[in-house]
Amino acid sequence: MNDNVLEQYKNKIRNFYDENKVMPTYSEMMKLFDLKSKNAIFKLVKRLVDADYAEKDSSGRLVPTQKLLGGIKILGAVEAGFPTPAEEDIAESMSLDTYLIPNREATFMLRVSGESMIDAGIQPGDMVIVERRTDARDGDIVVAFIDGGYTVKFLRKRNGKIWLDPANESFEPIVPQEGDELHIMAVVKAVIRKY
Amino acid sequence: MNDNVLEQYKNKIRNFYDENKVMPTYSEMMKLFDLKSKNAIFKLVKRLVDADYAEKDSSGRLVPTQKLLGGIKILGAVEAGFPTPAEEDIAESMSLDTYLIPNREATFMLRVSGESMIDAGIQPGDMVIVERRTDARDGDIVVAFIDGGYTVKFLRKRNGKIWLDPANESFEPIVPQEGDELHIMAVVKAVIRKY
DNA sequence: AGTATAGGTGAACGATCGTTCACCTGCAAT
DNA sequence: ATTGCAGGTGAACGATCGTTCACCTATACT
Repeated sequence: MNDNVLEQYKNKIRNFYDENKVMPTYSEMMKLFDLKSKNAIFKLVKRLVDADYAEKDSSGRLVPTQKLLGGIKILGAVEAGFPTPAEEDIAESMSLDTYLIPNREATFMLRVSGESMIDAGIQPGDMVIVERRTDARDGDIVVAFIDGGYTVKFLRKRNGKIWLDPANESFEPIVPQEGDELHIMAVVKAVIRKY
Repeated sequence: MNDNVLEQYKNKIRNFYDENKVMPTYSEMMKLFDLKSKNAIFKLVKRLVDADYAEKDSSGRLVPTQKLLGGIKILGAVEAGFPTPAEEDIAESMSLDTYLIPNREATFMLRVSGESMIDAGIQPGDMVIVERRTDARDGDIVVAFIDGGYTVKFLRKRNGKIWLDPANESFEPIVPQEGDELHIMAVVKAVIRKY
């Protein structure tokens, strides 16, 4: 069988998995590939397993491999150029979810408004991925609750003092007044801007 | 059954799915939950389905729902505060992969070096998600091949002229000379910075 | 004390799964 | 012209799946 043909089967299975979050059964593949025999599927699956597009667990259940699912392809050095579809295998691939979300329970995404962090490369409209926690270190970018509202700023801790620094010369540092507590709500772990 | 207990079962199943990319069978759940009867699992699964943590397809196969997998939780307005684990359901959730990768075949991720785009909020070390294509519009941020090397810049098209603009006053626009062609390799669709 | 009831065990059921067998077909190489 | 073989059909197989049944605890509530 042509490698190119095999790849088409691979893509159909990947699409099925993406849609259904489950691998197709042999019967489903028969419909999917327009074949009328389970044995044809059986041989086909064997090729897919050989090509490391899938695995079989101890009881024959079909399991997708990293190679099949392959999130986004990472280009080590752009200088090498973009890989052609044929040499796709060269490019390492990963899921953005696993890359950016170490702890799903405590991780949230929210949109930033205002230009106070623009010199730190955070523009209004950007999404930030934050990890819910009440402590942070000096220099962290945090989501803080102060003066009745939430804001995203640099956290500063010096000489027992604690305050918030913007990254924009037109804004002033926010120093908590007496009786107005500064609550750290979350720490910014990543920034995402979509065009 | 306590909702809290059900949630623990849910988490175990989610972990299983994350690791194996496949939902556990009833037999596997028996080991997973330390139960000795399939029927106990059967009743448990019914609860999970009722709670919309999973679905059953036409032939009884267990399929994870969006609610089970839940990528990252999105906070509409931070003003509303962070949801407690109990009210998690309020927060909409999504996968970053589907959010940022519309077309997986042609999408790549690469690291930016240099400070030439810093005023556009792209700092050295940031990752950019690019879509492989040879055409782009005026104002797009592109990966271009010129003068024997790759670079990330704004694309400008005016009066039949085409050139590259940096987003940093210390850098000069790159205007292709005679005999030195400007090749657009990809269009930047998103920027990711991880702290 | 009596009794529902939620949650579990253990065994049996048919359905579907993946696997295997024998056989057919068309193309390519000899 | 003949052979070899990759790739397909169709039917049968046991294994495992999800489902269902009867029955057994505990605990909570009259």
